[in-house]
Amino acid sequence: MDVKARECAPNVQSSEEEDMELKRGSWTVEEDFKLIDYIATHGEGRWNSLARCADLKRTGKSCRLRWLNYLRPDVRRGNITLEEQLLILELHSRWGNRWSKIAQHLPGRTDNEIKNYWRTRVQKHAKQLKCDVNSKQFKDTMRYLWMPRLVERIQAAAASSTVATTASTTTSTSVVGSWKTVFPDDHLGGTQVNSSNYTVENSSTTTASSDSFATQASLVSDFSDYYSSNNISINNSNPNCVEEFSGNFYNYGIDFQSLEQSNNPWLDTIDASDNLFNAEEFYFLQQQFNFNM
DNA sequence: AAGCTAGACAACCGCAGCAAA
DNA sequence: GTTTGCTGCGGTTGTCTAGCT
Repeated sequence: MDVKARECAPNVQSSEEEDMELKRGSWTVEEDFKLIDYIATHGEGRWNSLARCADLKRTGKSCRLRWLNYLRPDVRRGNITLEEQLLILELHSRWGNRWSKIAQHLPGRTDNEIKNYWRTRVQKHAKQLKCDVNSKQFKDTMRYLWMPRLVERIQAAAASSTVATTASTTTSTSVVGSWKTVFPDDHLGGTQVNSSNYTVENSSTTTASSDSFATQASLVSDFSDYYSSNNISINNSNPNCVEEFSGNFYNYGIDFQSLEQSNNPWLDTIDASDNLFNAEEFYFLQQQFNFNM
């Protein structure tokens, strides 16, 4: 315990007095500076005494949360990147709601942020599909549709950055190579995500820079683009993909072009602005879920 | 312009695990 | 062995804001 903390330790107020003074709600700039200043001098930890000694009318828990989720210098702000989305999906499929454990593998991201991402984005889709987020169907959808598409998006982002970059090099492993650049440690217990899990091939020319992967790319796309870019026909058997998708989603003879052309009123009701699946995808998925129920 | 709604994010709460007294 | 306090985690709620009507 540092000097200041030791000095103020005897000045512990009764819990009643403390409760009366405790402040709740949003943190002010002044409070933030107090917390930052104190931690810069004395380090973090011992949150209850820290709260008292820093003259913050907050609980130790509140101080800890504010520091870890917001003020910590290495906290990474901004949108969740495609790579991070992919990693979250992969790790959540493995560990479930172990947010802190998942967060350990996303440098700069907090468990709170990942949890919020999951609740606002991922669970929303389960709700729209009228299925349980923990159901096998939804998990299959993530693994066989969503995650491969994220890989595709990542590749597309890398490829587009290639066009904009003059000094490019040829590689056949841009996804895996860049993935390891972003997440350099094989800290997934020997089961690190790599492109082969999703049966995505890549022989494109790319700079494969980690910066290119940090680029935000919209997930809004035409599902048919996805298939055509992979030489996938809804009704045929793509040697690369059908085995992975194991017929769960591709053997029902759904014709996307027909769907697009037939002014299906149901499509109009779907949130097509969402950045993960578009209307066609939701219609498709909805059909599958209804089929399986 | 005002009201409403949904999404995104920040913060709080309850609980469990752990260590020290 | 029991109690007490601290820390961390996951679930939940509150608040702000942008977009829509």
